[in-house]
Amino acid sequence: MTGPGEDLQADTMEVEVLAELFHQMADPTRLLLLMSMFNGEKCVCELAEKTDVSVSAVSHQLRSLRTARLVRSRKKGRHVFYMLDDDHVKDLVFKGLEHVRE
Amino acid sequence: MTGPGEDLQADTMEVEVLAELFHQMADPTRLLLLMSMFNGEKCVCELAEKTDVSVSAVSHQLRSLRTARLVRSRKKGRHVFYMLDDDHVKDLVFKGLEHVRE
DNA sequence: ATAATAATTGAGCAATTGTTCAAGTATTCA
DNA sequence: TGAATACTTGAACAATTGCTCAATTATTAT
Repeated sequence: MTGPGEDLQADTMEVEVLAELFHQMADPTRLLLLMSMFNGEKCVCELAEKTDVSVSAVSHQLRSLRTARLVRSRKKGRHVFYMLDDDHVKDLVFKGLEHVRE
Repeated sequence: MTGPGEDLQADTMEVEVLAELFHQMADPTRLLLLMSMFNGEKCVCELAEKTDVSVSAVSHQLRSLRTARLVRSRKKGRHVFYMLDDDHVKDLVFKGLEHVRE
């Protein structure tokens, strides 16, 4: 029996999807990219500067994040702006920081 | 400026520690191991049965989880019982499931 | 002591990862 | 039009991952 208020009947499929979500947040570069979008959309060159990673590498990681539906993008002129797809990711990062900071 | 109630001044070091936390939860086997401990400690053979992975593989993963301080272990006779080190991990999994379930 | 059970450990291996590099597309500016 | 800027893409590469297998330790039972 699971405790009260706990809905934990996750099947194999769901565990795999959940693992994939955490996987996206499990790399320092991707995590920093996500955190950089906390106060609004950022273009690729801004993100590359913030993370101190090449534009190409950032683009590859953003693609991964977008495929996993953690971020969305919007094109404006020659810039592409990336933003969080929803606020769940933000919540997860804050919960994670709580744990890390003890 | 970060929004109200948001304490996000994470340095490089902290981001790496946080990424490592998510990394531990980013594998289906390890995630299932953690979830299997939600209602109390389990011995290695029980965990191996639940995850349908060899005892050896489970032991390797538990070592990884223990090193990262997500779980603790206790020896009783020839059995070794593993349990969550604290409830933050549980919170993170539930928050993650919220996101996955939309 | 011997055998059986529970778990750990290290080597080895295929699969996956995150990066760089070079070439490409798309948009703006002169 | 041609050059410059912003970004994407695919190949290639070293590094890491999660597993299996065989050997080992530790505890209990006969």
